Amino acid sequence: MTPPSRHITLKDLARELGVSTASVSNAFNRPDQLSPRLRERILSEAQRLGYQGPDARARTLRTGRSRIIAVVLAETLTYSLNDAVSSELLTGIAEVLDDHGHTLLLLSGRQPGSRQTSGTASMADGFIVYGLMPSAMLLNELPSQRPLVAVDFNIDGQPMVHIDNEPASHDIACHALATPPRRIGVLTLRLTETPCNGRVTEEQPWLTAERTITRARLDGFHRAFAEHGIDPASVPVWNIEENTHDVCAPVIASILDLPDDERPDLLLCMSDRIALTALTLAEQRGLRVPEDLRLTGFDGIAEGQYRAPRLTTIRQDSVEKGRVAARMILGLEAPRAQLLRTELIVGDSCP
Amino acid sequence: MTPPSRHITLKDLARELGVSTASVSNAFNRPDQLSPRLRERILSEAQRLGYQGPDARARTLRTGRSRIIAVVLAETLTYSLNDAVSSELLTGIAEVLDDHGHTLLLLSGRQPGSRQTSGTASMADGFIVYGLMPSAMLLNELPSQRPLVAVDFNIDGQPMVHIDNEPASHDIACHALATPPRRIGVLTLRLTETPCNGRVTEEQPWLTAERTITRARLDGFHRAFAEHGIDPASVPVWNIEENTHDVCAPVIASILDLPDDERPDLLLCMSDRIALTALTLAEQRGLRVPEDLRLTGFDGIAEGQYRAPRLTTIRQDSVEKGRVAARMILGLEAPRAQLLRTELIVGDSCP
DNA sequence: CTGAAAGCGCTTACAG
DNA sequence: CTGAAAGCGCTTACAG
Repeated sequence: MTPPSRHITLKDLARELGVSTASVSNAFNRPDQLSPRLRERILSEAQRLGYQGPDARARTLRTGRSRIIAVVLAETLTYSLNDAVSSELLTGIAEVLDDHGHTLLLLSGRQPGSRQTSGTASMADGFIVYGLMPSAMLLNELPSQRPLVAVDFNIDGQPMVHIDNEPASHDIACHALATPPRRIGVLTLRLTETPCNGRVTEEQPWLTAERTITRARLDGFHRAFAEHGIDPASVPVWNIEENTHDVCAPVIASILDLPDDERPDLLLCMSDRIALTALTLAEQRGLRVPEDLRLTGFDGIAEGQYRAPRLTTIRQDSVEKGRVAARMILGLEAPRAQLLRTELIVGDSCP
Repeated sequence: MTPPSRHITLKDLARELGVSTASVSNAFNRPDQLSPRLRERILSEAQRLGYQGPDARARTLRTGRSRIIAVVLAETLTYSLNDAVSSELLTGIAEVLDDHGHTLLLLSGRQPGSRQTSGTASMADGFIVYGLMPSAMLLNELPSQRPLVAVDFNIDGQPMVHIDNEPASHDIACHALATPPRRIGVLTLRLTETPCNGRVTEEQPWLTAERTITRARLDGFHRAFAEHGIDPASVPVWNIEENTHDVCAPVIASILDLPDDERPDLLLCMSDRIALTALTLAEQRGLRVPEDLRLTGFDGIAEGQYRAPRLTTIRQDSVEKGRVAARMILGLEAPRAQLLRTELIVGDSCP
């Protein structure tokens, strides 16, 4: 008869068995440190008494390791969980963590980081930080001693994983320009210092290349324009603040609803989400893709490859990006700046 | 000159300032427990010495609360992060947790739960378990004393959040049957005990209604069939194991490629993902929707409402489901069985 | 192969 | 308002 104590601890179990706490701990953690017979006895008694194994909280304090890796997302969790690209990144991270007995804690850099949340952050053994940080705040609140890997942006001396944004963008722009367009439009993501959904004017200051990958992508487009005798300054740019259908749609509608002689017949989009939204809105307006409007995307998400017309885009392997970041944070790979390759996919939206 | 010690603790800081550790702790946690002046002095010295605040690991052990809630997903993380419905659920959970200073730990029930991962599970203050469990294993390894909420399935005495699957399915089937079809087909998700991608035969044992929501949905269809004078046993059922394009496609292709006089002209699908895949494959084959083939989905995901033809479906509010589960787990709402309402959306795929 | 003991870094009654 | 002290539940040298 065991009195069903509120909560049985390793110490209780040791007392019950008449062995030391060290032996109980070893029975669970280091089988080689005690005789099989004793181990068996401990384990079966544990089961009988409903002891589930050493408490993770105490273990974590004692060993200094929680086996938790935190992913700090620049966007809201809502966005990050629903966006194909960041889902893939998380997938890759989760895969590696899982294989190595670690788990994933999700943090968002968007909430101003109530003390509580950033307090919890210090549970993690390491941090993977993804995307443009709205402020350095949360970053400064992270425990400074623990490993950190940045993904898709740069933190001074820290290791990072990123892709060749400029050359990739140059490639896809060159592909598109091989068939001379009458009028080009560029659709960017988070380019301007202050939020802007719509046409970008000369006066608006831009975010630095350190803070947003958009700059590098735009540079790639501009280099391609110049090589094809097009003045980059002559190509209109529309900016979109969030890579979701609902935010993209009004901006794109405003472009597609321009008079025929002002509407671009080639739209270079900085994400597949933007390009797909353009595709849907074009279809609704009876504009044929690619005959009346050619479209290019970026990312190579599944949704763009499953529907007709298939998107012409740059495929990046976000899952692999996640894997690499996770391996670095676990120390399975040397922490350094690692550049992943991308690939041009020629689909039907811009043959 | 502070010797940049490896790691400064609350105790170090107290010693440095000549105050007790209690005061330092209070300075961070209970401002009302000490004079503003002392608090100011402690906080500024902390900043100067680079003390980031009380260590979450120690705090967690001491207080017994980690401010971490674990979500245990029946599917792989890869699937869960990329599926629209479970992403939405996570979104709702994250929203509430965030608002209350908690963070989200992601666990998958699919990996057989290496001791390590299930050990980490015990860091969490509570558990939200989502979807059909492949085995009771992980569930048994969760700390039995802590709160748990089940979503979309039933664990004996535990609180749960779910939807009215049977009536909702009945509704949409009735809507579809209002226009008499020549031949009906039903596409289920995880219906059979043993994995099956394709036509379900009489002999295959089915999962119980306790374990899969598919049973309740099928019951709703069958009730509608009976009410319309159709023998449920005469309607063929195809099963799909995973709600992804790649797994759906071959099964659906096999249906669409049946001879004209065997191919259903109405497909009742248990998810929008299935219905959308059917839509794409139908288009590729030159089948017109809804003229040649009518389709209904389930879930009401965004992707199905943004493209043409819009999906006829049952909308469930997965975000809200997540919110409710999170509120229950945080004790903001009484833990009980809570049923959320759904809504029939009549789109173009089955007008 | 086994056990006694220290200590991980905090928080919280409690006494002053 | 402040401080001395106990203890959360473990793991890990270390001695036997």
